[in-house]
Parts: sequence; C-alpha cells; structure tokens
Amino acid sequence: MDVKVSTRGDYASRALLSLALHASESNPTSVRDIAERTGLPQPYLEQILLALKGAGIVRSKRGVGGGYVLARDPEDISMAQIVSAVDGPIAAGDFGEPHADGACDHEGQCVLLALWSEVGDLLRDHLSSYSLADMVARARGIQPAAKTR
Amino acid sequence: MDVKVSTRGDYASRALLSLALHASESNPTSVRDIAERTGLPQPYLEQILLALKGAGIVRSKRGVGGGYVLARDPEDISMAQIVSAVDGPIAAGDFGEPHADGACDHEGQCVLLALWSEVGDLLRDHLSSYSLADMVARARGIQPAAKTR
DNA sequence: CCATAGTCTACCCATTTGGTCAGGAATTAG
DNA sequence: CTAATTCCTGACCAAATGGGTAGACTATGG
Repeated sequence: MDVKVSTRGDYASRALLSLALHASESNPTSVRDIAERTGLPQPYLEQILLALKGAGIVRSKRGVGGGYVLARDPEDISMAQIVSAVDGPIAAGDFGEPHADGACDHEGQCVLLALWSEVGDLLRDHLSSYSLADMVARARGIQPAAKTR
Repeated sequence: MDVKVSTRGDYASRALLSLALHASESNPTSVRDIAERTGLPQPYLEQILLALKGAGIVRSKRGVGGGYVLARDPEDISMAQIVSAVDGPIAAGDFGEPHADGACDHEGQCVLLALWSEVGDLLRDHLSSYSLADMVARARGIQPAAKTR
C-alpha cells in the first residue's frame, strides 16, 4: 500500500514550520540557517526549498542577506499543498480511471479502482484541513484540543 | 508522501475478489485459473498468494486438483488486512515515535510526527471498515448506495 | 511412477528515494 | 569594479523498492 510519508514531505514541512516560527520580520532566512535549526542536510534541503518555490509556497532572494520567506500567510498554506509540492499529487494509484459504466475488462476490478481513489480523496481532504498555522500553534503548545474539523 | 496503492495491494485484492466471486463450492482454485480470470501475471500472482497464505487469509492445497481457498468468510476479511498482508503495516512513516512530552530535539518536529501517525491511523481505520464481502456486493451491482432503478 | 500444482530461492531490470558535488548567476557591500 | 554572499542549476551517485522471471523442489492423486 505504501502509505508512508517520504522524507521529502517531512523535511519540507519541517523547513516551513521553522520558517513560520521565526517569521518575525520579513527578512529572508538562508538555507544554511534553516538547515542548522532543523538539523537537516543542507544540500538536500536546497532541492526541497526549490520545489517549494516552484509551487509558489516560498519566495527567495539572492545575494548577501538573501534567503527564503513564506510567500503567503501560514494560515493559507495547507499541509496537503506542502506535501504534494515535493512529492507530487496525493492520489492512490494511477492504474487508470474506474470507467464507471460497468465496463470492467475483468470481473469486478473497477470496484477496487473506485476504492483506491476514494482513499486518495479521503487523505487529500484530511491533509487539506490542516494549515501550516495549525502546526505552528501546536508546536507552540497552544494545542486547540483535538480539532473537530 | 507516497500514498499510492502498490500493484501488490491491488493485485491481492483482485485475486481475492475473484476467489470470493467464484466460491461456489469449497474446492480450490488453481493459480492458473485465478491468473486467467483476473488477467494478472501468473508467477507474480503466486508470490502474492503465498503472502496472503502467510497472513492466514487463504488456505492452499497442493497436488492435482489443488489450489487456493479463502480461509475465512469474506465478511471477516477486511481490505486493511489484505493490503497489509502484502505490503506491510499501513502506517505513515517510521521516523520514530512522537516522544510526546515536548522533548523535541529540534523545534516543533514532533508535531509533524504526530500528524503523520494520525494520517496513518485514519487510513487504516478506513480500510478496515470495508470487508471483502462489501467488494463482492459492489461488484455484483448490489451497490447499497447508488442503486439505479 | 508420473503428471499436476503449490513452494521456495534466486535473480533480473527499471524507477524512485535520499543525498552529494561542482560550478554558475544574481545581488549587495565596499 | 570586485568580492562576498547566497540562491540556482544540473549532473551524478548509492541504495532501496517495485515489478517480474526462472528454475528447481516437494507434495498429492491416480
């Protein structure tokens, strides 16, 4: 089934969480600093930040005093966006579409396709329901007590 | 994130679904027959059935007229069991435990660990809520929900 | 004993994952 | 201008995983 979080997804989340926690001013944070704070390997982290930039989640500034900044408010960055930015779309299995009109080539296979796709939806929805701001809140201990979203 | 269903999980489900659909008598079905009905590569299917046997989901009989039979009633075989039998435990990421007492080595990383684990639970629960019998019902068109006419 | 059919072990190739490295290009300080 | 800083680009790499094959072995029934 393969429902493990890749290190990329995890690392990206950590980097962004760190960025959000230290977003005191609007001056950028260098990759080096982020790597130090999070304990992640710097060169690898660069790749990941680049992907996040490509997805429009962070902005970058080059040169002296440059670095990365969140492109939007943490409230407007969902965990689903983060994860799919570095790991591709959150979808269970690309075996083909459930060609829903009962035209299965073998027995009841489309029933299963429908199930996998349902599972993907469920997961995407769930991750979409959390924002980076939620993680910041939790990390600061202001846990809103098992949210009911 | 990696939330795709492996072919193994899918194949295992198909094989079992096929087995359940033709479970008219208690005489076993050979791997060759299952492969033919489902259109799956026979040698690969053998491996998968072996794993399912190891998990106690099917029983086998060797020799002439041998083959595989469901070990239990389809009602008592959950989709979660099938998937984890061939793909290992359904759990998001084994980075370590969320050492819940706020003793994160770096900033708020355990918050994320908690999230991944929550996601794994959600998924496992969801797949556990479906049984092979449910799939059989759906495949036969006795769809409890969208029943046309 | 012989054909059938499951079981086991090993191997194979392609892709993905996790990660490094060597420059190049932009920006700013001086 | 030039040098320092920092992001950017792209190649490269090792290991694991996924998907699949091949072949020998063993149990069973006739």
